[in-house]
Amino acid sequence: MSPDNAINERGQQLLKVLVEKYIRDGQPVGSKTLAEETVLGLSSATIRNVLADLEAHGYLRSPHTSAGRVPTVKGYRFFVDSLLTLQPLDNTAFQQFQQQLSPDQNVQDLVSTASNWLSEVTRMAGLVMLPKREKILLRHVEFLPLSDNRILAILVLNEHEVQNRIIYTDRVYNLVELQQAANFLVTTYAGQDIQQVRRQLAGAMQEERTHLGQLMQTAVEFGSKALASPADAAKDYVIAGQNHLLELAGETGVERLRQLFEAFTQKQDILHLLDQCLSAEGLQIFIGEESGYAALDECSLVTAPYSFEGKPVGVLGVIGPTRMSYDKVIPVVDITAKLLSAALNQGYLPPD
Amino acid sequence: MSPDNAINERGQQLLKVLVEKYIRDGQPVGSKTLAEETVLGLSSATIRNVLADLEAHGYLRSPHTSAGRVPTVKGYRFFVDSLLTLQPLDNTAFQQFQQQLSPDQNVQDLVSTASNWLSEVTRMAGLVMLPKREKILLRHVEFLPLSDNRILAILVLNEHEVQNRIIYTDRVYNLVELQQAANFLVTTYAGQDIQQVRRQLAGAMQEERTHLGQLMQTAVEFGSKALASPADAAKDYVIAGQNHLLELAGETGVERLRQLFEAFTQKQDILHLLDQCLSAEGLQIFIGEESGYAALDECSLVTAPYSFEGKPVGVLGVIGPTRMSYDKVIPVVDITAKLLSAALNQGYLPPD
DNA sequence: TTTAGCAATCTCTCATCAAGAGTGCTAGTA
DNA sequence: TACTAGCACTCTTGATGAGAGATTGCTAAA
Repeated sequence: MSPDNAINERGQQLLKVLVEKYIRDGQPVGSKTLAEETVLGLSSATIRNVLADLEAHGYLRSPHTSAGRVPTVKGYRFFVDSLLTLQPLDNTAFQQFQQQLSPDQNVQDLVSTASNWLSEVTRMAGLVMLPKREKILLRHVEFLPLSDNRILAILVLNEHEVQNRIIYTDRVYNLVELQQAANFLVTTYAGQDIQQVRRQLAGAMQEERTHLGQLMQTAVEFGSKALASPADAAKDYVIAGQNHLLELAGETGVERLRQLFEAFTQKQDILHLLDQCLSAEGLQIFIGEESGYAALDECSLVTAPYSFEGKPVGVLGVIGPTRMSYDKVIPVVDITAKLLSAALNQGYLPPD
Repeated sequence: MSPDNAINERGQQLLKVLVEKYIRDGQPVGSKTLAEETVLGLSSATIRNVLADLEAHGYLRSPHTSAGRVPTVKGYRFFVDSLLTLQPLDNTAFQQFQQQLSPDQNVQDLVSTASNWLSEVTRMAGLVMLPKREKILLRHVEFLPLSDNRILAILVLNEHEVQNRIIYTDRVYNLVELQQAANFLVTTYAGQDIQQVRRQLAGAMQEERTHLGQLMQTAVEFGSKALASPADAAKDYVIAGQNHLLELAGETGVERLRQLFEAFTQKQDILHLLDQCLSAEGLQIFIGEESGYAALDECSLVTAPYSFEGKPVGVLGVIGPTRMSYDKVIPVVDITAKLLSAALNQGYLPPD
């Protein structure tokens, strides 16, 4: 009826209606229903022929002889790529979200706000990768003495990210010494990328052991300890609304769900997947097995990268059943990525 | 056979064996099985009589006529209170945990380490309340200028908890002004409880608006803003290992599980419950409906308070099916609370 | 007080059956 | 040639019932 892999106009229309209906109801769709609901005015018999064709081409499958048809991954894929009509999203709802995203929040808070928002709006699980910026600028350093040769190092990075860690020293230092050391570090290195700073400090450690004064030596030593592999490229993500996925349990079985939740706590597979989305530009969708991870076999993942200073630094998205409302989810993910980017860049995006 | 609510020695023994077996297998236990497994050398008929008695007193119930018996909440309660023989816990396992609990971690990390540990060892969900200390000592203050009348305020509290927030000002201040203000605050208020500091600052705001110099005025204003209801008594908890609860799905139905997970994200009910455990001393157990929250009807909660400087400041525990191995869980919760207390107090506890 | 025995009760599993839904195929029709 | 009507066929679903198995409560005996 049609060349190898192609399906004609009518087939596409029917596929579209079928997938939409299946997404709504979750029940296999038969030719009769389709004949009634579609505008084409075709008889069920004709539709049966078309459906048989679609099945032969791998877009549909029947759970069993008399159960109507269900989209395959290939079917969903074609639907999403070529047939989808996106729903405009609710304006008031996401203005509210925009307000939550104050650029004064630290990155952690921004990320979890976004994650929560995604999960609430889509009623599925939202996840947001922590941004990994190429450059992390050192802004301020502060050392405070603790008990027992321990020092609390406080780093201010980029705009207003605060990190702290404890470093150990060979002897006890007093407040003044520490302040001087910190001052030295700030005046010398503030505004530079911490990778650079690290390298310079390492170099200084070698050279100036003999050359220079006590002060600089201490400063260099502490600085190097304080910056020793801090969580600059925090490879992690935040997930919200796993609850919603429990509704999957009915359709797909509890065991699969456990595997999925397991994957969430293991994190690595998911992270790997998100990483891929970072390099690929724009919104991306993994349907069912397309992801390549068994735990996600029954799920779809809609992702979009968000950016800082024009460069993509992280990925966010939504995980839900394969049978999700792509037409609604896609715009949400898209907008969320844009809003998060905007918040990160301290600016704001006009409502359109 | 026995006075109102009491059950005789033999009844207790049988109840114990029955509950233990039910906890192991999850299947209703019948008189025949009990006759075989018990050492008493009684016939199944005798045991039937005893069981009928226990059922009449409300310790057991039959799911249906021919299904053996299952403990009621009252049965579990009696079992836990009077019949339980605690299992000594694996030494090597928890030494490993002890190592993870470095006193140099900040409170957040300690709490989530503990939560993870609880969930891993018990294979159920672990939860740990964030500590709410009576006194939070101000240790250090630092102000950094940001763009646009905004200032990054960094607070160091207690030993080495670092908090930061952004405050807004009426004009732009330079670095020196800010340093002076911070210095003033540190020298005046460091070491005091932040509640006190707050009060004093509030007082100073009223009085000295006219009296004193620009410096102090700025300092007082900023200090008061920086300390304005920061998350000192962070009413929150950390949960880990919700995965494990998915195994509950089979026995109790997915819908209940959803309610439970919902309760976890709402947090308030759970927090309220944990709060109760804080006032009551020592380890505490809620079995099934005893908690009073519908979402926990099919669960048991084992909690223990942990303390700082001798006073209970938080609660940790484990949530799992009513049918959990109390004999193993209780010691774990108990020890974990002690170890967490020890870590908070910077000391360490000898293995015994 | 304990036990053996027995009828009664209830679940669980399996098989069977009828109803319903949907399909594929064939033969007719525009 | 494209579409449709009709029909036999297949498969699920739900109801029904029979039989096995498990356990109980009761009674009567030890």
